[in-house]
Amino acid sequence: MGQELIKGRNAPPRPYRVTSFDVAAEAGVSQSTVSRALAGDPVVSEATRLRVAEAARKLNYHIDENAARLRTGRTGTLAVVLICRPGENRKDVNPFYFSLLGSICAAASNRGHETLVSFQDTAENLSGRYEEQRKADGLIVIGTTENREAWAYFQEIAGSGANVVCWGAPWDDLPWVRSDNETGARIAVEHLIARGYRRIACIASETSPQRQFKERYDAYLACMAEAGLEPHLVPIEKGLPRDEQGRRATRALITSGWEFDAIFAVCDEIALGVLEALHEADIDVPDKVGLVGFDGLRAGAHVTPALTTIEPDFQAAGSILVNKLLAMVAGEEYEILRAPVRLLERGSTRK
Amino acid sequence: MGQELIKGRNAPPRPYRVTSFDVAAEAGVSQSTVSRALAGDPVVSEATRLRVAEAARKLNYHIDENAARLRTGRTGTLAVVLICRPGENRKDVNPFYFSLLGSICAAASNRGHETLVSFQDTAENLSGRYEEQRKADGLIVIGTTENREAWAYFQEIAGSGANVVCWGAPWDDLPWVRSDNETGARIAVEHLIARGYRRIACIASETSPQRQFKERYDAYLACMAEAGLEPHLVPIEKGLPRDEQGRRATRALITSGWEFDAIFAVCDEIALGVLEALHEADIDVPDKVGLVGFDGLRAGAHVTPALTTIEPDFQAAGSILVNKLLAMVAGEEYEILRAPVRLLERGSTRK
DNA sequence: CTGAAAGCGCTTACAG
DNA sequence: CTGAAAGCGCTTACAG
Repeated sequence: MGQELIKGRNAPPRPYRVTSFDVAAEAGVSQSTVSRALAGDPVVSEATRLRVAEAARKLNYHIDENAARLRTGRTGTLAVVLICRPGENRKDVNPFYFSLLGSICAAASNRGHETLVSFQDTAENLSGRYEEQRKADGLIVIGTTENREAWAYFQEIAGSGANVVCWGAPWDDLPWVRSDNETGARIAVEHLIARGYRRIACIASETSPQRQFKERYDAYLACMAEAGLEPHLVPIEKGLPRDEQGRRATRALITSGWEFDAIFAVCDEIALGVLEALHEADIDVPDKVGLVGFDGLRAGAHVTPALTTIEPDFQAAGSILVNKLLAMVAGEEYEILRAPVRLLERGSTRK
Repeated sequence: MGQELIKGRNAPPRPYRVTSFDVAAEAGVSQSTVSRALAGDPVVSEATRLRVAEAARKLNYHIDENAARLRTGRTGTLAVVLICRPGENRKDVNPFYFSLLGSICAAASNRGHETLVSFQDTAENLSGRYEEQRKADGLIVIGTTENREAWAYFQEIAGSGANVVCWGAPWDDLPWVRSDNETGARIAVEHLIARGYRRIACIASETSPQRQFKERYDAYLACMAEAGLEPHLVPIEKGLPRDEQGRRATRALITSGWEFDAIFAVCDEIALGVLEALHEADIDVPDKVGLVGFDGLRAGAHVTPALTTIEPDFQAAGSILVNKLLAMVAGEEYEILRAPVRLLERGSTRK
């Protein structure tokens, strides 16, 4: 091979590594030709290209991406940060975000990018200087709205000119993508009305930092008003797990004496708690009370009755986030902000 | 700043970038001192270190990791590949693997490494030459046992000397980590016996490529034999979604006439289908029939009754995978192979 | 169509 | 304790 094992005095000790010089020697061409051939540069003749490819295969040569990236300035990588609740066990992260994460990785892969993933929660592991460190071309931040400290950190990074797109931020001044919450909530409420339910309560929060909760609740209000129905808000208690919020709100609704025959819960994890509380109170679902959630969690498919819900198109959501980010990196416009949603009719509403 | 905007004739056009030379100029020291100071080299005097740190902060300087990695040969990154079923929508990936993925990212982060994640399924996106491309120091492969083509690909990579650790491989010749399936299955069966169940069927597969299914079934057999109870295997049908396998096996068990008062299902997704089929047949759980699953899926917490299951310690599983891989990278031994498990007693077995 | 050479931005052995 | 300089392994403008 064309390289000596002991390099110049300044080389750090390291195992021998096959380089493009070795491939060049093997193929009988120059190192620049190897680089061009493997990059698919059309200026290289077909015969040379084949010879180089064969030599590379034979020597099990693979381009050192660090050298290539140092030279080109491109990384071909997108960073994804999933914001957790402080100290939260990673396995307790809302499965919604795991689904979204999967779609983002897939969409990035479709656009020829890899994904550098990290879970972050508190100051000691907050780290978002991916572009400066040349580890990624841009950053997608997703995760719980509740961790204000983390969001503030990434807001600052976005403010300093980095390419950042987010899902779940408590503020709208970072570039964001979200579910089409208005359409989703309308579909949910109209579905309940179409199935004959009239006394439809909404378990939600007006004050929650979760923008999407507010958007869903507002659409519920509008939809009820249009139908001439009386709305009824059951607020959730702060600082509890979502399913527990659902249980408590349902018990409060029952106790309140407000007569209801349906519940629209602003997310599935709340709805799963609602369902348990309805069981506990021996209230039949869907005959006596109908229930619709939001998020399309897989867990809802296994409860009895299975939860009717509004499912975001995860694949579209991942693509939109990635497309928007790559447009930003390229200095282009990208207008789509909302991921489409659809009704996932299962068993918790009447046929 | 100490660098001209237009570099030599050979520099590719790119936006201006702050380098260690700029910091050096700002701090009034040499570039090598900047490098040493920011790396925390104790040879640098405290006063100099502070001056450099301040200059770096002022210029918003961050080390270009590509250059650093090119020079040192280290990457500080671990690659994680999640193998999916061919063509599978990423959102349908077994949530078990998302939990495991989260724990791996967290464990890697604790050991000072980042995680480069990709989802792979078919030849067109199989890509595991991370070390050769200097993108990662090692590779963790997790995911469905069923995708033989993908596992064969990574087996070859491991065989060629790469640092690879896996969870879920159909073969044992790749370095692996798994749940302590034997202990878990024993705990499950002993729990059923302790609660007074005697006619305990096992929904499993003797021929499945899933090593863990076989291990769990074998422990069930041993445990039943020790208790002097008659074992009964209900095999699952190949090529179906897990919950559907559970439904069908349960119906077959009922039809078979073998009297049973409990079922041990070798994974939670199967168990969720079992529960549905038992409901369908109006068989009361847990009074008439007890049910235990395996995997600790969150979805099992929301069904009625909530599923009693064996939960692997995900955090430990992630740590063991990462520790084993980093030991391998460092050329050291690491003996732990099994992630501990525990009984998660919920509602599908009698008190 | 191909080659010689510069330079990406670091880290570190060497010299002082 | 600090500086000057080499070199990590690529890509690409330039020259032929």
